[in-house]
Amino acid sequence: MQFPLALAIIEDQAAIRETLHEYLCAQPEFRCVLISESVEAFLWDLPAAPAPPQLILSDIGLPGLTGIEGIPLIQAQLPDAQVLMLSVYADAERVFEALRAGAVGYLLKNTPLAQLKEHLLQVAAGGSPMSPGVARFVVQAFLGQSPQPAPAGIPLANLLPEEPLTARELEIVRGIEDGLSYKLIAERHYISLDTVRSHIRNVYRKLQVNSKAELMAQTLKRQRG
Amino acid sequence: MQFPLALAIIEDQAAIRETLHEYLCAQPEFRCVLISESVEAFLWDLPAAPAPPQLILSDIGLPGLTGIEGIPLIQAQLPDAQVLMLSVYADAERVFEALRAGAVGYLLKNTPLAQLKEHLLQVAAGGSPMSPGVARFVVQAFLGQSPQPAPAGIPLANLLPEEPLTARELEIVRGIEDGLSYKLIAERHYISLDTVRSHIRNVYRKLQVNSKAELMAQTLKRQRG
DNA sequence: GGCGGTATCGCATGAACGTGTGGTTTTGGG
DNA sequence: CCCAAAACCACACGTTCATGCGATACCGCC
Repeated sequence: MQFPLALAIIEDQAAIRETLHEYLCAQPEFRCVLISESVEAFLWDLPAAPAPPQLILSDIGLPGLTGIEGIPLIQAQLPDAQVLMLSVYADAERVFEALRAGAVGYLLKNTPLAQLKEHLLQVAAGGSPMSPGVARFVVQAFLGQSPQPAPAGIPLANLLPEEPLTARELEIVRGIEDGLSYKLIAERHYISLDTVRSHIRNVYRKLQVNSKAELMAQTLKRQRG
Repeated sequence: MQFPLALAIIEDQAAIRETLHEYLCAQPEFRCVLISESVEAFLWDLPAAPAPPQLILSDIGLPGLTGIEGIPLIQAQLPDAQVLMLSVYADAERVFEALRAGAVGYLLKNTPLAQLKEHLLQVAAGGSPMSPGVARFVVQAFLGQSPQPAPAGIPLANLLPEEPLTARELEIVRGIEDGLSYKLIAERHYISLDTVRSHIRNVYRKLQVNSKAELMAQTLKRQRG
C-alpha cells in the first residue's frame, strides 16, 4: 500500500465536514482529492478531481440521495474504491442495507478522529472496521439470529455512549419510556418541571435527538435490532 | 451498567497473562475476580471467585480444552457472562467457530492494551468488538448467506386492540414509531397535516392512549413483554 | 337510494414540549 | 480548599401536539 491514499469525503453538515477535512488531510497518510456535501455533488465533481479516490468516507443521512443509495453509483464510476459509511444511526436495518449496497465498514459519528484515521487505514489494509455496537448486528445476522439479551445490567442509554448518561438522566429517560409527561416525571421524582426540562435537554444533546419521539424511536430500534 | 465490572482472564502464556492482569486490573472500571491459565482451571476455581465474572477474556490457543470449546462450558455456569475471544489466529474458520460457540467478539493479540480496555467496555455496553480484519470475514459471511434471513418481523398486528387499526392508521403509527413529527408524517404520505391529526385521533381512541409518548410506551412494552 | 366505514381536509384553542438564557446548591476528587 | 460536574431551579418564546368542532368524497352493501 502506498501513501498518500486518495481520500474523498461526503458529508452534508458543514461543521462535521470541515472537522473531518482538516483533521484527515493534515495526516501524511491521506490526500484529500474531493470533498462533497452530497452524492450528487460528488459524482458531478468527480471528473475534476486531481486523482481518483481510493477511499470514500460517506455520511448516510444526506439530502437527496442517501449515502447508501449512492454506493452503487459511486462504485460504477470507481470500481476499485472502498466506501466506508459514517452515520449517527446505529440500527440494524441501515447497517445491513449499507453492507449489502457494498460498504466495507460502518462507523458511528461519535468515533474519535484518531480512531477514524486508524479505521480508514485498516480499510486500505483490507479490514472492515465497524463500531463495536454495529458489529453485533452483523454477528447476529451471521448467526442466523439468536438474540441473546447480552448485557446483564441493560443500559438503556445507548449503544456507544460517547457521553454516558448520568444516573439521574437515566431515571428521567425511563419516565419518558413509560409514556409519562414532564409533569408526571417531575412528580415521580419530587423535582420541578423545569428541572426535568433541564435533564431532558442534556439527554437530548448526548443522544443527539430533539424530541421525545426520536428518543423513544431510538430505544425501539435498539430493542428490535 | 455499574462499575467495576467483574472480569476474568483465561490465558496460558504467563507473560501475556500478567500483562493483561496488571493493566486491566489497574483500571477502575474492572475488578479481576479470576485469572486462570486454562479452561479447566477456570471452571475449577470459579466457585472460589469473590464474585461471578461478567466479562471473560479468553485466549483460544490453550492447553487442554481450547477457548472455543470452553465457551459452552463457561456459559453453562455463568449464563449472564459475556466471553470475548483473544487470539493470534485471524482465520475465518476459527472466527466463525468462536462466534457460533457464543463469543461476543474476537480480538487479535496485537490489539493495544488501551484499545482492549475500550473493547471490553463496549462488550459490557452491548457491543461486539472485533479486530477490523476479523470483521471482514463476518461481513462476507453475512453477505454470503440468506439475503433476508429474519429481520424479526413486524408483529404490530398482534397487539390486542378491541378495535383493529386500518392499514392507513398503521402506516401513520409506523411514522410515529420512527420518531417523526406530524409534519414529516404528512410529507411522507403526501397528505395534509390535519389528516394526520385526524388519523392519530382515531388511533388514540382505539388504543386508549392520549399522547405520542403513551403510544410508543405501549409499543415498547409489547416488545419487551 | 340510503348507511356505515374509511380517508381526506379545515379551523380553533389550550396544553405540552423544545430551547435559549441565566442562575444556585451539592458533591466528589485533586 | 477549590474546581468541575452534577443536580437543581426559573423565565421566556416559539413550536408541536391533543382535541374539539365541523366538512366532503369514495366505496361496498342491503
